[in-house]
Amino acid sequence: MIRVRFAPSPTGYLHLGNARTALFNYIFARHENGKLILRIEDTDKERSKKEYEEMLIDDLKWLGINWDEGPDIGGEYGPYRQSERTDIYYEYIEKLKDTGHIYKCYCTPEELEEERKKALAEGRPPRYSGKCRNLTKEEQEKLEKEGKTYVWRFRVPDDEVIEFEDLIKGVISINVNEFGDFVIVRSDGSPVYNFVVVIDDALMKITHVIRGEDHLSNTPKQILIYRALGFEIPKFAHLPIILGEDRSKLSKRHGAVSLRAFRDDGYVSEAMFNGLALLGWHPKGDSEVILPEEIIKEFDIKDVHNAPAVFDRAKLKWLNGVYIREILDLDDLTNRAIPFFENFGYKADFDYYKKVMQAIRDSLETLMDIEERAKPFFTNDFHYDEDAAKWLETEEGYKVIQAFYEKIKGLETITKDDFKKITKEIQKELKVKGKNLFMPIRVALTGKTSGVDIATLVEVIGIGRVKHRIERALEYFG
RNA sequence: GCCCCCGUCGUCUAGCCAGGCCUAGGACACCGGCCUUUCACGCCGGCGACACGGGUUCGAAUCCCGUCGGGGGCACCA
Repeated sequence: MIRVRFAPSPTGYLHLGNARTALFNYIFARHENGKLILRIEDTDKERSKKEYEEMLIDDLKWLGINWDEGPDIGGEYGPYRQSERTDIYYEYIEKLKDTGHIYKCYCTPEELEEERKKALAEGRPPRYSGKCRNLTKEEQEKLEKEGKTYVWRFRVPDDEVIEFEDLIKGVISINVNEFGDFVIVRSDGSPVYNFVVVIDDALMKITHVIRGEDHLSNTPKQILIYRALGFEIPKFAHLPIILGEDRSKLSKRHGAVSLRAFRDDGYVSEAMFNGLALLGWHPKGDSEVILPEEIIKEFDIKDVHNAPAVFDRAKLKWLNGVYIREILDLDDLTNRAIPFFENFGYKADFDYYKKVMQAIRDSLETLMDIEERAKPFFTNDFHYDEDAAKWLETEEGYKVIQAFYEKIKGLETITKDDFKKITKEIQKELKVKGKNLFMPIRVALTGKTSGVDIATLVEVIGIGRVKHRIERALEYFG
């Protein structure tokens, strides 16, 4: 049974990069009929907040990701919050003490900083010197009597090359001399990330660790710990990093990069799912529009591209448009659009919203675009744009809406076909056609020279509002 | 600085592992046209890349080496 995990730290909104990592874990798990585990890495008390965890879960679910074990649903390998696993960590720290894999180090941060600087200046890799490595019991006791605090460091073998096969990048080999003895337990007694992640992954029986490439250089340290504890080493897959336009790691500096921001900006989850999957992975065929379930079917971790990818906002926007105008079911789309309508102050019932969506969906890229495109369906007291007003400031234009008003003023209802019939008649009677015929009506009805099909608009808003707007224009331009 | 990863159109990528099917395919963006009462949608077309230099080979985007370039990492953060 394949078991993978997504292990975010709840320090803010779910970032696009993390969302992509979560997504690939999910897709892989489902493709392989394995399990996805959600684990919350909340050991950084300074930055972790409970409400962030809830937001994280909410975002993940919105994206369409679900998991088989996690803090919200439990599971047989819990607890799934690192803050609730401290006893477990101490147990394994004891084991490492017993086997002599870790030792006490009394160096102060200041001393270490000093060494770092010196090493850097001399062009050596800045790693721990091993000063406290072979302290005797007596020396340790003496230092502790002086009130010195200590950390526990892992005893790294000398000059050994750690080699592992990455499912995406191939064989990776790193010499342990690059990092030297690293800290496992802080001076306050709390264990460090590289240690707890190994304990958790091992105990939770994780078979494949799929994570961002920024963890690549941590991997040998973790392998050392797996070995020291006699744990089976999982397979690793490091996803290429996502870059901003300036080719540096995507971050807040690059604008809105949280999943939540896209959701608020009117992106639909399937498009995000599709778009995020496209960052580093590509379907076999020519079409890049591919539904979540198809992605899961087609996905193979070996096909993931291994070069970092610049996040393509324009393409994601286009994709979102495709989902809005071609893929989503109209009722479903309408339901998702309702919060946006309401937010713009456009009030109506479901059936009306649905008609509006049917009329405008082809012109939307995001649900935010509803504000502009749906306006004529809700607002009677709009401004006439300067270039639009010109169509009614001419005698010909004014006559058109006069004629139009004559024909509709006695009506109780109006349909698309009625509208077409009426405009045909005006065309014959006044001998105006094309823009000269339709623009004056459009401007009288919307105040703009562009927008939805007017026949559709007329049918949806109904005769009352049509009359009202024509009367208003007649008066305004009369 | 050191280590690791990477390098195909502006961007995302297919092709690379098993060299010829590649005058390098697709998608977004951009430009032009068509459709049309407008905008948009849609359709058609165009622009546009194997980072560079050496090898290996009858033949290299594909294999090897080097250079250059980009990214990530070098914490008592995760």
